[in-house]
Amino acid sequence: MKTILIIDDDEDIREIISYNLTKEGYTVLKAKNGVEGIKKAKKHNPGLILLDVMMPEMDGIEVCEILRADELTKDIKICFLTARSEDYSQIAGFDAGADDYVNKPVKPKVLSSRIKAILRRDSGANVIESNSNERIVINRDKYQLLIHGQPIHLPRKEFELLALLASKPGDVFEREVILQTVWGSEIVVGDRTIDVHIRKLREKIGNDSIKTVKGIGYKFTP
Amino acid sequence: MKTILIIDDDEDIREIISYNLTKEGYTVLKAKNGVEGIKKAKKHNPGLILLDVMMPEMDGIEVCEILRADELTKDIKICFLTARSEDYSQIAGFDAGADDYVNKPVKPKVLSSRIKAILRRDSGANVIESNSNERIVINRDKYQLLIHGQPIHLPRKEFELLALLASKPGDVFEREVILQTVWGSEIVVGDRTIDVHIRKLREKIGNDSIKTVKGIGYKFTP
DNA sequence: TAAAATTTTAACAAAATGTAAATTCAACGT
DNA sequence: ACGTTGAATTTACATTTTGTTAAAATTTTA
Repeated sequence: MKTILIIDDDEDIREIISYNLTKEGYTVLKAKNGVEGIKKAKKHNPGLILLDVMMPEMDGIEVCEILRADELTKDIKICFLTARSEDYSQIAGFDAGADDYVNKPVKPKVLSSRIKAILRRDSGANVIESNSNERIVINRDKYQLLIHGQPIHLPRKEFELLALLASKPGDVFEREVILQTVWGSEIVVGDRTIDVHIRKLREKIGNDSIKTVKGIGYKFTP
Repeated sequence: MKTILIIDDDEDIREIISYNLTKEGYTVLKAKNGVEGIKKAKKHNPGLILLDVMMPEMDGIEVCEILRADELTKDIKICFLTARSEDYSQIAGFDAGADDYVNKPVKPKVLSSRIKAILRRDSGANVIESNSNERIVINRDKYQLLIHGQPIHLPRKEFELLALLASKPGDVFEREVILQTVWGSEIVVGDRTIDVHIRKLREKIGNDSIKTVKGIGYKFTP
């Protein structure tokens, strides 16, 4: 489900967005109007559609309604590209069944994080739950960790770290991988940094959940 | 509810709009002044009224107020037709209970998409309410905030900001996303701007509702 | 047991946020 | 058109929270 369809009448916008999303590893399809967009949506079944609201002939709302009405396309996530907030298109968009909206002009970072959020929503990755008797819930949208229903505050890095480990319970994450994911590829921080964060996590969520695999890395087991 | 009533003293405008809307499949009624318009509104109960602001004898604002005061017509959507961007008439229009406004000269495409947006909007659809025992009601249409039923005045930005946060209670909104939604991404504002607005909001609606999630953003929790 | 790897501590650095006050800006009434 | 007013934004710090490091202590492994 890494395919994204852009429906926008403005070629520049299509290209800019496409360029950025491709760089992020998505497969990108483009359509320059509603009719073409609907056709491609049916044919390729993308995971997400970025849909311009203001288009000549058939506006985004209408496209959205048509997509929602069709069995083939009704479950595809739709994110509107709206002019700006004064406009009622946002509200109308939600009525029409949009999953989210992003204002134009679009900043790549914002778009990308919204897209991730939307795609996360149905993959279930948003809420990571360990086995039922333990009751650890990680909710990315709320940036919140619940242990036995008790909300626990985690600073950013700790949260990201835990989210990563918990994303595949039982799997070992090498230190390199952790650095890459939580800290980012360019940033150079010392090796100990991970350890310290691990320790803080253990303090907060109990010592047993995170195990160290000497020489390799860490793993999270509920 | 596909009937639209046009109230405008200018025959040409009535005809042009009428022509376009008929083509779109609406049933169109016409009236050349306020008195006639009100009469037809009561008789035919249209789904929407396009109302010229500037008319001799009885201006649109007045017509609007009368329609809003009458049980028979008070729920009819009203969209003002205003000459150029006289912000004054827009504001006055909203005060009088308008649902939207469109500037003249009217572009068919714009008008048509606005109309769709208005008709799609169900009254009350965008009242954001915190949980029932709490008492924060945000009404986007009326640009109004009620706390314990008391109306509280919020300036535009503060209102938009609160509305955004409250739109998904508990979810964290990243600063980037807030900027993009409330300010729009062309405009570059300083780093502290969000904080200051948050602070003002907290002053007005109480310190506890808006929580900051350091490194990420803010969230609203009732 | 020595070597290697990890954990812990505590001190410090860096980043993010909060605040008050000043400034800029734009709408509105006159 | 002009001044008033309130809103929006910036400024300049204060404050708080987070992140990092270096070094010592501890544990593991060979």
